Amino acid sequence: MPRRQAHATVFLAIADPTRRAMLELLGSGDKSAGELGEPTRLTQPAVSQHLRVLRDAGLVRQRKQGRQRIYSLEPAPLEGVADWVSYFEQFWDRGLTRLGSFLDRRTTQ
Amino acid sequence: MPRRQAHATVFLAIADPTRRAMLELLGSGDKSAGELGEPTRLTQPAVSQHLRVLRDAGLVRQRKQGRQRIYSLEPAPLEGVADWVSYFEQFWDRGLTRLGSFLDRRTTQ
DNA sequence: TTGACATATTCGTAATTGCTTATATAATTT
DNA sequence: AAATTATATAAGCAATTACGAATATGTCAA
Repeated sequence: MPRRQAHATVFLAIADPTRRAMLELLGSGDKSAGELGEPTRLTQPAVSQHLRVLRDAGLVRQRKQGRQRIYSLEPAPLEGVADWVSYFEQFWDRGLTRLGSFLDRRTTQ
Repeated sequence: MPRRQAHATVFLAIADPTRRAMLELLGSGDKSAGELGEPTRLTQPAVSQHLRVLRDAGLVRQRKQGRQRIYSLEPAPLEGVADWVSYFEQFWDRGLTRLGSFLDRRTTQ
């Protein structure tokens, strides 16, 4: 089984393409809420709501700077996702998959 | 930016905890639709519908065996997720993050 | 062939999500 | 202080999703 359990909110947060794009943007440096919304054609509230989901998932941090809110990437929760996915890496190689199934069948019956 | 683009359907498929559990189960060997549904308290159609989502995302394969459908893990699409997440690994180290932010602030203003 | 079993599909519905409009809050400028 | 700017929250709605009940399909057994 997967080693670590990522919080469900993280998987839900990154399920949306707009939010993934926002995280990618933050990879090239901190951005204000306005800057994060600019590449989209969404209204300001829609952007703000997406940012809230990312905040609630712990994927971004917010700090005030004047009247703007500067967002920064908080990649830690993605480690949980990486761990979950990495469990399946053992199956990426076909040969190992077959061996794994064989061993499983021998041990689980 | 992330190196590869995983299909959106994959992110959506793994956003659901029931479906993640199903994939995890398949990690310990092929299972019938019935076996995959057993640990849940869902009705048979609900299970079947989740399996359809996983199929459509390319995360599982189905083969007929008598009157059962045997499901097997198809981990390839998860590579796209792993690639997407791995882009953010560079930020996992705190020190590098701060250096990155510092450099960003110097270059983007 | 009839009946039981395993699974899928269809349909209707409740819950959730993503969005927009309208409004609120808070900092800055005039 | 009033207007402006940046962002958040609230309310309402349409689209989507997750589900169960009912039904269909296909396979095996009697």
